[in-house]
Amino acid sequence: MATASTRAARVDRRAQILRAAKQAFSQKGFHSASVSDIIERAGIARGTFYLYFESKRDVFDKLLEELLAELRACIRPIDLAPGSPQPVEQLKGNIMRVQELVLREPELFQLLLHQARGLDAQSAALVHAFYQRVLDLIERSLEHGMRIGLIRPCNPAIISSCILGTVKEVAGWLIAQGQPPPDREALVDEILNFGLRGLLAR
Amino acid sequence: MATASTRAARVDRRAQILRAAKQAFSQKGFHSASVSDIIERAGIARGTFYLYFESKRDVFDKLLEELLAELRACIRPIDLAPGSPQPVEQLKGNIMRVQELVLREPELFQLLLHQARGLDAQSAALVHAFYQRVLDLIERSLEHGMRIGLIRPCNPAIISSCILGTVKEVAGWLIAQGQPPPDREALVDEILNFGLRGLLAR
Amino acid sequence: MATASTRAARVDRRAQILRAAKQAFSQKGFHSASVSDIIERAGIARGTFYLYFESKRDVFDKLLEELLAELRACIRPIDLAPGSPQPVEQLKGNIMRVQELVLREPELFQLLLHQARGLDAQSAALVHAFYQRVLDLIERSLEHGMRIGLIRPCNPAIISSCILGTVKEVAGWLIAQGQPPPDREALVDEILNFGLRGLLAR
Amino acid sequence: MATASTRAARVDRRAQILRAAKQAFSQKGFHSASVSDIIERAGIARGTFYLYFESKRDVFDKLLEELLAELRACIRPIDLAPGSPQPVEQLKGNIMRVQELVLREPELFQLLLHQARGLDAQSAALVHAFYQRVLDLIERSLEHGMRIGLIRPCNPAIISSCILGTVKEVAGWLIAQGQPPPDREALVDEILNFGLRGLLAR
DNA sequence: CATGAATGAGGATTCATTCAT
DNA sequence: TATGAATGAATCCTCATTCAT
Repeated sequence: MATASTRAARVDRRAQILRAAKQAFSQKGFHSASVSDIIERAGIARGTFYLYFESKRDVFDKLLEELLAELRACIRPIDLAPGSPQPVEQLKGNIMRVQELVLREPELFQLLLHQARGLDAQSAALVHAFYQRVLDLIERSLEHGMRIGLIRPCNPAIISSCILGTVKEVAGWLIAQGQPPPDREALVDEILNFGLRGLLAR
Repeated sequence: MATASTRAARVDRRAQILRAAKQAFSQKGFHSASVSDIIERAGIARGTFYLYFESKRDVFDKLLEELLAELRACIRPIDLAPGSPQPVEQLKGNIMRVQELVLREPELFQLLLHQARGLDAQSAALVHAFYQRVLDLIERSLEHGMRIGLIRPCNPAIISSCILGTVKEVAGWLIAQGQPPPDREALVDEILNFGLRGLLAR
Repeated sequence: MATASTRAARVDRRAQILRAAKQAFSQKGFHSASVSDIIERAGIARGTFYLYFESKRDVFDKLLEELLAELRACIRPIDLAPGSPQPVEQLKGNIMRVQELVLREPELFQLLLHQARGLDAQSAALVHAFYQRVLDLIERSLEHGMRIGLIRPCNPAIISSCILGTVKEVAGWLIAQGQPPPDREALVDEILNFGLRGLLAR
Repeated sequence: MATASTRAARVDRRAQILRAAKQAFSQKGFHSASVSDIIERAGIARGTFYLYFESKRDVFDKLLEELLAELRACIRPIDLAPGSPQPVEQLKGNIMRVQELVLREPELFQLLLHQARGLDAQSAALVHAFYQRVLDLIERSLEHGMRIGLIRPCNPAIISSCILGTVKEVAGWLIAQGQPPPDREALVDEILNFGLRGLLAR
């Protein structure tokens, strides 16, 4: 069936271009990476690029949206229904999943952390909206935690910022390391302990 | 004294251009802001710009370096000598000073947080080096704190990342608010409490 | 007969593409109309287009040549042999036939009047040659008319231009109307009267 | 005065570019003439072109508008007030002035006659509006002439088209000659006689 | 010092045409 | 024959930087 194989080929090409663009953007940044950089990496002709994407910006957006979608899938609201895992375990799961994604897609995270906000109003808004959703999620979890006495009284708006900042910075650190940490679980525990127990000795 | 007044004029012009560039860059981003944007804002001729700065990039670097220098001045190592203020007070002082700077120079922080890392290898390195110094400082403080039993045992490399992330994200949040918070001290206490005591209720 | 039906199919395809191109060119102009426009209208694949025509330019030329051929057929030299219709009637016949063609193929005339001359040297030459033939025909008729005393003495080169201009402009006007005139005969009479008797009251 | 000489230089540059564009467009047509063609002819850098015109299209429009403005100035309504020159003389004046312009600016007329209508909706509209104004002027003159018994009864809408077509075609013919006619007055008389008295011998 | 006209390298995008299937 | 994915030359336009005045 010509259609099936053709469709498969189309998907492959697209993926190939996305891969090349991911590399180019994360190495040179959106502006310095030219369409030539992308097509050379992908080994395709100039026109082919525009067969699959509307513009250089379009590829970038697609990469970003792809990552944000995967990120969303990593982050699950804490479920306090009886029979669910311990809240701390669920928290740990969220962070573990995000870090797995970070390690699987370091280039995309590079883009998210260092490029997307600086591009223009549109992508800034896209990213902002995403973080806002995450902040909301954290805030609501904190409020719920406070209500049931699990979390000490605090200002959820500020604290959710602290938590997001922590996760983002550790993500950046992980990428900078260039290699996965020897013990991911210990890493996540360290972060969790920081957030839950703080640093003071008792 | 012709020289003196001339020199003073030179300094003024320079400052005027830096001001204009600060606005232009923070509103449009480094790439979208053109030299035209800057000179129009500054009310000077195109050629004059290049009498004071080598390139568009140069102004950006100068702005960044200026901010980094001011930031450095805000952050003082914890002094545990007898007679010094309480370590927690010194910590608080650091954060307070950083936040004052954030509120005084929101545009520059915008650049630092959202533009500088994405520009190119050079500025990425500059910013990275700065953050690395801050991380080192925190790490050494943590190690010292652990040695004297003030801080519980932890992995200083990871935790310093967490702390830096927290401060950065709250800085971004402050800028996004668009206005200074009603009670800065409470804000800083909230952050400190998060870092020191964590979130769990006892 | 496979060959016959195949040949018939070929002819149909060709005509179908010509039709689509005619629409596309007259709506958007030669340059703005893309091969995509044509094949979409024709409902064929990109490659198929090039099975029937050598290039985008080729279709245009074929359309133009088709029109010029039909136009040529409309214009018949005035026959002064005894037994022929009145010269004025023959003149009228020429103009009537041209106008019928204009009304039948307004799109092609659009191309002839507004596109063909502006394309490049080649089509300019093609069109120029056609008009030159028409001018020659008119000139010879005028000269003959003068010889037999039907036409007053005049400069045939200039007057033939005037006549051609009249016919062209009225053709353009007809197309712009968007609909056939209520009384074609009156229209042609008006033109003929203009050319034969002029505008002055006696 | 720097300003004065600067302004003069600006005007010169602009004129220089307009000249180069006029040549390029009339030789190759709007589409085939590239900005490179224009700047090479003008002996300027690419960027300089865009210092004086917004786009390639912009220069074309400016050329066209310039010509239309000059054309408008050539065409003056017939003034029937007592003491004015004879109507026929005024008519003759109009045609003479138009032809002088044609001979002075053959390239611009080339653009008007063969390029402008085929470019796009915008310039088509510009040109159409101009011709419409001319047609209106002729129509009103005809109606007036009929009222005062100078012109025989006719359909002004059609006849004004005939007249416009005559003038346009003769203009095109003049340009094609490549050189001014030996006796311009005789040429104009020929045209006028055609329009006023027609071709029939008495 | 100041000016701003001129420069030209660089980059994104289009689209007629080809060719393997 | 028919298809449509791939090609890459061609083109317009931007903008950081220079330099003669």
